[in-house]
Amino acid sequence: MVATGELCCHSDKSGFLFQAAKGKGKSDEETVSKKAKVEDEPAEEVNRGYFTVNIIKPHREVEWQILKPKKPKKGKGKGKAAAKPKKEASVESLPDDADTSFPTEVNPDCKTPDGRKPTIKIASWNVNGIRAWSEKDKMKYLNEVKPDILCIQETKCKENEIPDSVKHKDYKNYWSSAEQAGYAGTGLYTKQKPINVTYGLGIKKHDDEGRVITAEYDKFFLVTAYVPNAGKGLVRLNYRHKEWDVAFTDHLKKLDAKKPVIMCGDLNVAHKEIDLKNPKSNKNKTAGFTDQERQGFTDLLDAGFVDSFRFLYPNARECWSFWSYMMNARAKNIGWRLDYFVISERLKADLCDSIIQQSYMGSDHCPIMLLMSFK
Amino acid sequence: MVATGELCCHSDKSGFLFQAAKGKGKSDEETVSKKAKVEDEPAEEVNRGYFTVNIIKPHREVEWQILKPKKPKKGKGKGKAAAKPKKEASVESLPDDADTSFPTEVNPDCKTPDGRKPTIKIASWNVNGIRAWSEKDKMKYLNEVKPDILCIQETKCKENEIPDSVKHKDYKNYWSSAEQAGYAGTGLYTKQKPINVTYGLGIKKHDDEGRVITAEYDKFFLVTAYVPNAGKGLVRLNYRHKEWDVAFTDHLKKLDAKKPVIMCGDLNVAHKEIDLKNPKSNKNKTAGFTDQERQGFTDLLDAGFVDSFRFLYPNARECWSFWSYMMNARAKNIGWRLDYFVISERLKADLCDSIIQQSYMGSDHCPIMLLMSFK
DNA sequence: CCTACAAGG
DNA sequence: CCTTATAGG
Repeated sequence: MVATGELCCHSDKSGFLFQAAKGKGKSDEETVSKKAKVEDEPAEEVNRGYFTVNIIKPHREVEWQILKPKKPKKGKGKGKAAAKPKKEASVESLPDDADTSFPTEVNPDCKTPDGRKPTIKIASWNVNGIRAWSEKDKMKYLNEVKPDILCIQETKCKENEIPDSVKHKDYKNYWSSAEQAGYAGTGLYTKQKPINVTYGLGIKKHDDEGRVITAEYDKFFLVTAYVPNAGKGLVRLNYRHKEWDVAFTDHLKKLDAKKPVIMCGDLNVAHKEIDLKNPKSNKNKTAGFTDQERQGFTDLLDAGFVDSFRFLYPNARECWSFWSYMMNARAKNIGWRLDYFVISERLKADLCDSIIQQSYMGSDHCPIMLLMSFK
Repeated sequence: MVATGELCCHSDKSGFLFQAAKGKGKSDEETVSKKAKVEDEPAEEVNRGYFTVNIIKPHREVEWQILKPKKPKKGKGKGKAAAKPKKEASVESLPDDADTSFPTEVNPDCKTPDGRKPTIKIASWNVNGIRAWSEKDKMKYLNEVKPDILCIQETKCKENEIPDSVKHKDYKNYWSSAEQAGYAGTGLYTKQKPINVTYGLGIKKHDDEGRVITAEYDKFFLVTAYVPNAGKGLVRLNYRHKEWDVAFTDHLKKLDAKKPVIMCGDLNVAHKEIDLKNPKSNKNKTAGFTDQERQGFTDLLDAGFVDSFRFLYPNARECWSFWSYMMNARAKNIGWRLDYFVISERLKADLCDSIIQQSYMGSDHCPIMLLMSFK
């Protein structure tokens, strides 16, 4: 958890200077980046895409370092002055005594409601470029965690460019890549060969970006998806909401009619306020936290699916699976939950655990894992 | 000096694999890159742009490492078999007892023909991106060598993007940048403020790439140039030869009519066979060693100018100022002399030395320096 | 191989 | 900030 003052201080140290270097609003922000005036003045929340900063209105000059230990000035101070520098706290009014913890590694004692231990471990990771990731991770994840299946998003690599170094002797691979080089793309590592593997949604206009792989196993369909980002300025929000989300949910419903479904991946949405650090400033501004995207996810769940993590840990906080590379967001734990395991309602009985493996580096996302027990 | 076998071995170790990774002629070259068959079979010279390799025809399988100590097999062997693996030696028949050395650092005893010591040191360096260079060099060159003037080529940086970190308290700067971002561009560090500075050749079609700066000093015009590369496939050779070279020589002649000229920079030509490692395989194939470019340089000299280095060191060998970044060419000393100080005939009397400072790293070119004595 | 750019996130 | 692509060398 990060205090407002500290957040403010750090973000200016790194982020603003970076932005200034890019030539945007240079003069204003550079001034702010070195010193600022503060005294009982409200902080202003500013939305910078996946990262939000609180800018304190200039008043009294202080070095940023001094901001951190500023006492919270309880009481009302002068009007709303004291109230605003609170960080975006509230988060849909969680009870203060709720259990906000969640698992970041495998709990060896996890079980289904009727006491069965896991029989299968399925992982999902947006690797942000499989070539860069493989240089950083060096198969550490597969060797340490040994999931039965690992789903990969954002391979950013055409299938015929995939280097041998990403292959692993214990796993069979399936790839789906975008027509555009270096863009999107999904992949599958699986110990057991699936009964069948298909690519895309079966609708041409959604299927040239390598975003979906569907693998049929004995007991379930596994679907991994890299859902289209609504883009800077939300330029692709309409496509994402009105076309993709509809077609994708439809795809899952059709599968679910045949066999239970386990769907995972980077869904590019934080469902509720609890699912991102700064809900207020990002709401309807940043891709991934618009009403439309959130509703799209609600609609998906309403079609008979369960957000496995939130089902098990309704009050878990700071359960991010993504931190922007910008402005040191991961070090400051300013993140989003964008990666999910969504399962058919009837698989709740077989669910052992759903975890977020925040300790694994190598991407701007971390891996997540689902533990299931099949008889 | 590198034996043929060694050259062959190394280039395959690094270069081919790189090429293969890029997806060009993969199967053929990867085979060759691991093993090869050799026995009395002639090496074949292959032109790969700024780098030439000798490929030994497959015959007997050997590991590349074994190739190095292969005895030269003097005598004729079988026909031209023994003759070919000699490296491109001959080089316009230098006498074997000629002094092939040249200065790579300042000789404190250097003088004009009539015994005067230098009064000015002028340097020139193609830095291949001034931002990357400044991170690597960190002003070491200016602080150590302290030239009166340093001319820079390939800044690859618009003037308003030039960071403060490239500035030096002892020098005034002048910049000329291309309209195209990140392309070409020249610059000047000078202790003494010139009388006047102009940019380009005064002909619109040649002047939108920031290739020429002309600075007038008391005793001479200083011109620095980054001459257009004829390009892969020699796509720009016609422009370079018929238009640029003509206009540039004309520019120098006009200046020379007023005041002696010192011109320096990356002229993107190796004048004679002695000026590159592999003349045979590059002749009329690679940009920088076509008959046209070489003739252009000859024409320039014929207009009343002197290649200061070659004038002082007619037999100097391996006097490269450029080594391709590819295939470890610098470590193997496979290079070209592309950087020159060209001076007005009448400045020969004031010439102390012209050196190639091969020890300075930070670019694919090294700096060169001219030492002059003005009364 | 290396330095620039741009797009995408 | 970071990973891709591409141009230019």
